[in-house]
Amino acid sequence: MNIQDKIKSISEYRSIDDVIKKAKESLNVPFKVYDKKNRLSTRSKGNLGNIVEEGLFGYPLNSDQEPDFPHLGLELKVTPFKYNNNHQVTAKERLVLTMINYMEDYNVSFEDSKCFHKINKVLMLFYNHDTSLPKTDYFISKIYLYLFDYLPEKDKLIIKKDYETIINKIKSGHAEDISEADTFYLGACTKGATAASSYREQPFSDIKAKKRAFSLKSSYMTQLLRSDVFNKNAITEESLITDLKELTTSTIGDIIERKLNTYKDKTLSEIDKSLETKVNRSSKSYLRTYISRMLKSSIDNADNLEEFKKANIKIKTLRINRNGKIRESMSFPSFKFTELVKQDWFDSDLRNQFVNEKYLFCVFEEIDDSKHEYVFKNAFMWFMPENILDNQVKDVWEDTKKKATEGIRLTPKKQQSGKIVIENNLIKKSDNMIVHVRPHTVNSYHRINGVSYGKGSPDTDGDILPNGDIITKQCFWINNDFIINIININKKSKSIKF
DNA sequence: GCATGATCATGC
DNA sequence: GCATGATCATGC
Repeated sequence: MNIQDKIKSISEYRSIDDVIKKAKESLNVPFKVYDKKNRLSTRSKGNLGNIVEEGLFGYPLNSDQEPDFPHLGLELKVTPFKYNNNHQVTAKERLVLTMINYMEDYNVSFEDSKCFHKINKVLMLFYNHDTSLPKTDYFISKIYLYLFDYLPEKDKLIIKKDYETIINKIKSGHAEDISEADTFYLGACTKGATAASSYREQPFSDIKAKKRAFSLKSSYMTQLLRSDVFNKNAITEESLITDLKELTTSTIGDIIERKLNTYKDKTLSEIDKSLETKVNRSSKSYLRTYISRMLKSSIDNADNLEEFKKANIKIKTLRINRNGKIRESMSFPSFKFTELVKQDWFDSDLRNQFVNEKYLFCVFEEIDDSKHEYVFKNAFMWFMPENILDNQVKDVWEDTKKKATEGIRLTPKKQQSGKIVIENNLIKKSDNMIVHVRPHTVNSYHRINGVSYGKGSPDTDGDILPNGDIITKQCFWINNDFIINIININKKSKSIKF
């Protein structure tokens, strides 16, 4: 099809309604019906979108930075959702908008940018990525017209600010430091992650920067799905930011840090007093409750705040001992070895977790741990830098995968008390590799060569290994001495600033 | 009922 | 005093 034919085929659609009408024909129809060029037999990504463009709408593939229907200013996106373990609808991935052109984009305002033209009006066609079905039987089940003009004012400001954060990195000659987790709703995701060739030049530095694209984060898409697309019981979440003026000059992160740091150097008891509450400190999550109330006095769990969900911000509380060290390393959700061994690093759950999540580190210093009395020192946003992620963290992950595949050594050891603990040969904190692997359950449970150990249960506490043994569920931990470094570096950079 | 953030207890 | 395996308390 030549360009004239393309214009002809697209201009058949005279209005956005025409496009929606056509899109509705695809509801519940398996993709194989539209797969005219047999693309589903290949493994290339994104081909479901291509199939719909060709087979339903009748126009050829393109990777233009123009919207798919230029005369309507309308972009078409075919994108998957899934159901998580709690049976909640969840975006399977970020929504990629368009490539970042480091050499040109830096002097274009958000409103005039390629990015804006792609995000302004988007017809989103959602399909369920249901792994129990063959890909050819997937089908569109939701159609949603995303209009930037009609977004909540706050979301528009946050997205615009995110765009500026990314552009400012280019302007300052540090496009190589752009990270997806640096921004909140609009991200700069990598494209062609594995290839060393996927680097591009930038205007104000000789250092090559990774090829990246503007995208709506998967956490943002998840909230969009839950509150707007499925709209089952229009979730009304509490939100943190009410003063929109702040967002023209500050990021969400700035605002959160500022709010919390008004409590700098206050003891927990003093914070109780100034908030006119009394947090129950016997719970293991009492510091998190403090942070939640410091952010918004009416809430106990800031995880549920709208902005935290959309931006995938995770609160991490840190207690510093009197000797200046952190008592504990930092845990993450447990993983399944049978899943891990099937994955490749670049598509692994662990890598995705660190690329997609950002952390609000909240630092408390001990006064008297026996009374759970601490001083709040500061709070700051942190994310795992991609160069550490793809080197040191990757190494631990690869080691874990290798051992799981070849067989993890599990050794029962009888302690003096008579209790039996099971030693393993996974990466330990003492291996000094930034992260390590350790149990994460309610109780321990092992089954080695058919013999059971521990008071837990195989189903809830155990995780089956490729060789049939069962190990107590494990997770990746960030070493506490790596974290104390981050805290100290943050302290220094802040003190230089002032 | 279980996942998760967080912390405990033992032995070296 | 710390590393490691084990475990607690909460909320969905």
